[in-house]
Formats: sequence, structure tokens, C-alpha cells
Amino acid sequence: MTGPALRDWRSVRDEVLRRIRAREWAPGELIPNEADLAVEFGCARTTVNRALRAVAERGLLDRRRKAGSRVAVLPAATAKLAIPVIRKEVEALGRTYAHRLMERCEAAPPETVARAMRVPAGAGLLRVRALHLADGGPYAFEDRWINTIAVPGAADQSFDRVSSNEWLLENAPYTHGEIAFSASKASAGEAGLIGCARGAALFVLDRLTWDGAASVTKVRIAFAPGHRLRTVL
Amino acid sequence: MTGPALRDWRSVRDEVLRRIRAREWAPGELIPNEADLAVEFGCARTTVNRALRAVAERGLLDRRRKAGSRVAVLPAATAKLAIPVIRKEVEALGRTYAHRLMERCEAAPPETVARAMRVPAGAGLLRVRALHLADGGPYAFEDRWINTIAVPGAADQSFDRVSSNEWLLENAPYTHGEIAFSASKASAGEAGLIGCARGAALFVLDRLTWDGAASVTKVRIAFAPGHRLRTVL
DNA sequence: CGCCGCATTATGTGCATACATAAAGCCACG
DNA sequence: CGTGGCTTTATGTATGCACATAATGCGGCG
Repeated sequence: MTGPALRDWRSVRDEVLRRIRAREWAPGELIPNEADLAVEFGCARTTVNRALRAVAERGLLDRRRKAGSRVAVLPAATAKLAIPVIRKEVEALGRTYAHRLMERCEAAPPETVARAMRVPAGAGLLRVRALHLADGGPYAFEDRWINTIAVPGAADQSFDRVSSNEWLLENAPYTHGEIAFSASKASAGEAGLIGCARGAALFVLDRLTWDGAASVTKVRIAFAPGHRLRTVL
Repeated sequence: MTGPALRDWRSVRDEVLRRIRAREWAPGELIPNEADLAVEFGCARTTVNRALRAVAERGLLDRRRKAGSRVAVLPAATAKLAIPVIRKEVEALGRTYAHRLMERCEAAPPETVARAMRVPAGAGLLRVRALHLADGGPYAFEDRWINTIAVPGAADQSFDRVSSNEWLLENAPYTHGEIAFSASKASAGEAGLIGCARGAALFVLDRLTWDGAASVTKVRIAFAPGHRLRTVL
């Protein structure tokens, strides 16, 4: 059963994946340690380590020092989502992108927004509302609050040529953030802008980004009905 | 500017991230090559390589042989989604999980399903419909088709004790699959089962998994209103 | 002047080795 | 009999080196 030596880490990774899928190593079971596998595969332990690390990143192995590596029992399917700039997303569909700025003003945010962004209740934030278009039709509606203290340049931007979505990604560095997806019924206002029936089910993305302790921007993007977020496993 | 030597790859990674965020290395710009960075940081090139690879995986660097590494211009925010078994998801919320099997029968799938799963139009598939409950209330409704040829054991499972969701993840290996998220209005049937108003906006997950060339299962899970899929950036 | 191919160069990977670190589990001691 | 601490072990990582691979871009040739 000692086939040809598996000398590169991708081969080792693939062989490990095969054994897991084929149940040669059953869920919950401890697999041989790196040194033994290295001997079996005829390669260096470093190579086995690289391979096992890759498998563990996919969630199919649980690794712990001293305890060894065991096959994950209920591997949470992990999907790597790429959330591109909306312009890119539209263009990737072979459609023509455009955007229309609906509103741009300085305003005090509602209490929920102020709390989420951790800014004083009366603080003036920049509010931008804009429609993203694909082939001239509504694609998504964006409702955004920008912390102009964290993003100084934003106050000077009109956002009529470059969308705030895109401008911020290029110009507002962030250290971390959260994204949430949900479904929501279209309000009367949204229905009018997006061009759908009132009460239609909209796919909604909420994103809040931070630069250290300061919030950068909070945005809600409601996509036109039919929008799907796809990914491969 | 030669601070204390950055000897481990995490430090190097963090320093690289800092420089990108601080615009010391501007978007689109070519960064120094690995060898030079290794000299600057006082570590081996291998270590720099490991660090840059990690940054590239986050999407903040584009690396190409010979061309070098350049800072990504529009880094598509990449989020790693973990889609756990529903029972785990509910329990992670500190709620009590239960599930109720609504239907389990062998049937010929509608044409759209047959085509998506690439099975003959008249083929008999196992259909399972079940409700997932949290603290006794509806959490999600699952409508599933199982290819019993690809998953032999499934025909003998009643799915009344262990949900098909969980049983399949443990027992049906797959090589790849697709997931799509969308929003959909609750049909009359769904509304009744989930206990929401008809026409409510539901967050829907569609998953189709494959084992090589054979489809394993196709499932649509509609979550109760208010459900959010969260992830960090 | 244009195009092709090869030299150059930056990243990608494998290996042997050494040491770091976490933690399981045993043993001695109370 | 319980427990704290030490030993052992498996993974984690740093390093120097060598060679693989891709692709750029220059130089030579038609």
C-alpha cells in the first residue's frame, strides 16, 4: 500500500482528504502523527505539516498540540465569501454599472446607529444614500453612515462620480468589521427606489467596519429581488 | 527605522498589515521583495514568505512570480463563513434544539430539481421535509431531496431522531458543492409551518452537494423571520 | 522594426534540523 | 485518594539551503 512517494504538499493534502472522505480515517478518529505520515509518504515532516494545516483550515481536521490531529466530527461547512465592490460585482455579470446619489448630508444618526457605531448621540455623521444600477435598472440600494472623524477625507467627497461604497474601500482603511446577511420586506420607500412591489422580500447586507476603536462606516445594502449570494464549498 | 527584529511570522504579518493600512505601501504599489524584507526584518526569507502568504490569503496582496507582490487595489472583503449543523447553531445561541419530521417519502422530483441534481427525470429520490425548532418554536424549515444511489444508507434512515441535516453531514461524504443565499416571501405552506405571516421575508439557504459526478443532496432551508447570518471581516 | 526566445528574477516549495510550546497523563507526595 | 508538578510527546515555527516554476523584459536575429 506504499504507493509512489507523495513528495509535494498538495499530493499529501489530497491523499489525506481522500482518506477522510473514504472513511479510512473515520470522523472523530485520531490520525497518525506527522512524523509517521512523513515516513509513510516518504517526505519531510514539514511537508506533512503544511498539508495537514491546509486540511485543518478547511475545517476537516481538529489539531491540538500533544493531543494529535483528529478528523472533525461535524465539519461546519466553511465557505470563503468574497464581497466585492458592487461595481465589480455588476461588471462581473457582464452588465453595465452606474450609480445615482440620492442624498448626501450631515446629520445626527438615530440612537441605534449611534450606539452601534459608538459615537456620541448628537454627533454629526455623514449620511449617504445611493442607488446602484445594472444596465440602467435598480440593482441595490445603499444607506450609509460615515464617521467623518475616522475618515477625514470623506467630508470633501461628493460621491457623485465614485460611489461611497467604492471610495471607502479604497480610501478608508479598516482593521476589522462585521457583516450580517438577512431578509427584509421592502418598505414603501425602498420599493419605490428599487422598483419592486412594496413588501417584496429583499436580500440585505449590513456591514459595520472599524479602524481600531473608532467606527468607520455602517451600511445597509438592500438588493433588488432575485439577488443571490453564491459560493462554492 | 530598523526597530527590534521581527523574528516570527505573525509579527512580520502584522507589520505588513500595518504598512498597508497606514498607506506606507499604497494600493497598487509593488512592495519590496521577500529577500529584502527578510534582511530588513532580520529573519529568514521563509518567514517573510509565510507572512506574505497569510496576507495574500486575506486578499490584501496580489502575488505573482517574478512580478512581485503588490498591494491589492480593491480588496474584495473576504469573509470565512462557517455553516454549521443547525442543531449546533441553535445550541450555540443557548437555546434548546429539537426537530420535527414532517414528511419522508420516495418521489420523483420536479424537473428543475432533477436537472439541477443531474438525475434522470423519472428517478426516485428521497424527499424529506422537516422543521427545526429552537426552544420549541420554529427556527427553520428544511425541504430536501436525497440521491439514494449516491447515499445508500439514507434509504434505511427514518430521520426522526437525527435530522437529515445532521445525518448527511456525518455520513454522506462530498467532494464539492455550492451554496446560495437569498430572500424569499413565505408561501402559505411555509408561513403555516414557520409560524409567520404569509408573505414574510424569509432568509433562504440553498445547498447542492456532489460526490464526484453524482449529486448527493439538494436542500432549501428557509429560516424564521429575523434570522441573520453573521461573520467577521 | 518587429518578433521570438532565453536569461534573469521573484515567488513557490522541499528538506534537515533545531528549538518552542501546549497539554496529556503519570508519579510522587501529602 | 486527591492533586500539584514534572515528563513526555505531538504540533508549531524559525532557519539555511537548494531547486522548481513562472513570467518579465531585454537582446539578438530575421
